[in-house]
Amino acid sequence: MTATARSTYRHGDLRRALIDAGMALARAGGPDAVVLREATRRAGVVPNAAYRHFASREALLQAVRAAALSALAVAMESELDRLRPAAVSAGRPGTKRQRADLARARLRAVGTAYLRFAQAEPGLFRTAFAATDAAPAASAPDKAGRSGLDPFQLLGAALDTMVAAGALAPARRPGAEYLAWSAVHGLAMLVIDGPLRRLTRRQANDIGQRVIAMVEQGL
Amino acid sequence: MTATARSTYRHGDLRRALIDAGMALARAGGPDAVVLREATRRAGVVPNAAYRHFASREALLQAVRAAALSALAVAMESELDRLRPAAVSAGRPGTKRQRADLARARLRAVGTAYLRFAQAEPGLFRTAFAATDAAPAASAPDKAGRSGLDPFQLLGAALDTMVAAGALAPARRPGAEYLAWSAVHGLAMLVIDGPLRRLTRRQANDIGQRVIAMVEQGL
DNA sequence: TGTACATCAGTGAACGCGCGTTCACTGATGTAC
DNA sequence: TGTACATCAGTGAACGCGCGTTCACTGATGTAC
Repeated sequence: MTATARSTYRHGDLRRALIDAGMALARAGGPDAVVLREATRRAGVVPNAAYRHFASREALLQAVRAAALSALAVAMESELDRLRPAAVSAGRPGTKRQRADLARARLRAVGTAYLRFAQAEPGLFRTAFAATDAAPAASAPDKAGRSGLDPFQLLGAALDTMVAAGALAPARRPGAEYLAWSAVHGLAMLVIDGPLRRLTRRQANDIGQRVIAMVEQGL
Repeated sequence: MTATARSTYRHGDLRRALIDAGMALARAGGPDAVVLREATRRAGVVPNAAYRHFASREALLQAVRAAALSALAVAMESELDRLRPAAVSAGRPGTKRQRADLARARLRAVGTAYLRFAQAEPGLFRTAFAATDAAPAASAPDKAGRSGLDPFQLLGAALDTMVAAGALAPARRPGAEYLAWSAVHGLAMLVIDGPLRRLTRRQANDIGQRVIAMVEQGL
């Protein structure tokens, strides 16, 4: 919702509009840019109207964070979907080798989507993973993508598939998401804020693939 | 410098006092907590006095960031120093195998110190690696430890030692710091802000060692 | 189908806050003679 | 060694800003009769 004049007295879906405005702010400037007054301004509403829908600025920020995580989950799912056709054309069950290769490809797709999202939407990425005073809030549908899984769960599912396909020893499975996530998350941070900021998209992709290879190798 | 009354009209070393106050603020609350007015308050000085030493709040923050990086470098050097006695008692030049093991131990020490610092001083850690609008500023002595190397250079030196000791193929050396740094930096982030926040120090150490092992394995 | 009324989403005005920064100043220090 | 003076570190007062949040309100909507 932009600040174009409303025709009705009631807004319609102010909660949604505030989250959308918050997303736009986060996209442009990260979590600190999610300012309650500016969000209401963009929704074409008086500042305190936000309090009908959020208890505080912090509550709005949490909702925006969840939306950012959900956007990341959707990006991962899209990358995974690009694998489907190849899997289908390879024949239904596939050989053991084919299944293992596909499982590995799924893990790479998750990592690649994560890195691409961080680089394409650094503001949303930083918002999604900003330090929070709020409770951990476990898993919730508003963080998830179309599949109902949030980013962390999508990674876990990819690792489970690898175990099922014999591409990862079951003994190595526990905690493996933390190893994989660490590597990819760290690179994302270095690329968007850190010493790797000046890399071109191509260079960042190359090193991203190397990090993912390291994870596959070292897991 | 605390807010205890000065005896002299001149402060003595206000620049230093402001950086120290800024470090205390960063330690407690990360980069956003480095507030110019509060730093001057703690230095026992009127707010605008800061402008004799820093062009702006941003300039103060940069100085604090450099000090935080320097503290990290010192922590790494201390961890490396703990390796020296073992190296010496093993005999001067050592066998090829011994040198390779020591080189690997140096890399682990760098990673371990990094993770420990992040967990012990999350505010300083977040300040050291916060997004900055300022120029990259390459390398500068105020980011460095006793050895004159900053954290990134210490990591590079450890990797160089591994190559020299035959513990890392020269072909794998270029860009290796980014792979190693990514993994460890990502875990640090997950542990201080992210989903691994609730881990005990022991659990975090364990997973830290697994990440470091993954790096050694996958490099 | 028509009317009275309760609900509650959004209004309007205001608050106190702490921030970064600018201005013209004062007075301790150290140097030139 | 003694004095005049330039320097410049810190003072005092003030500014405008945008923020989050609270208050008492108004008026559109949808429901009960």
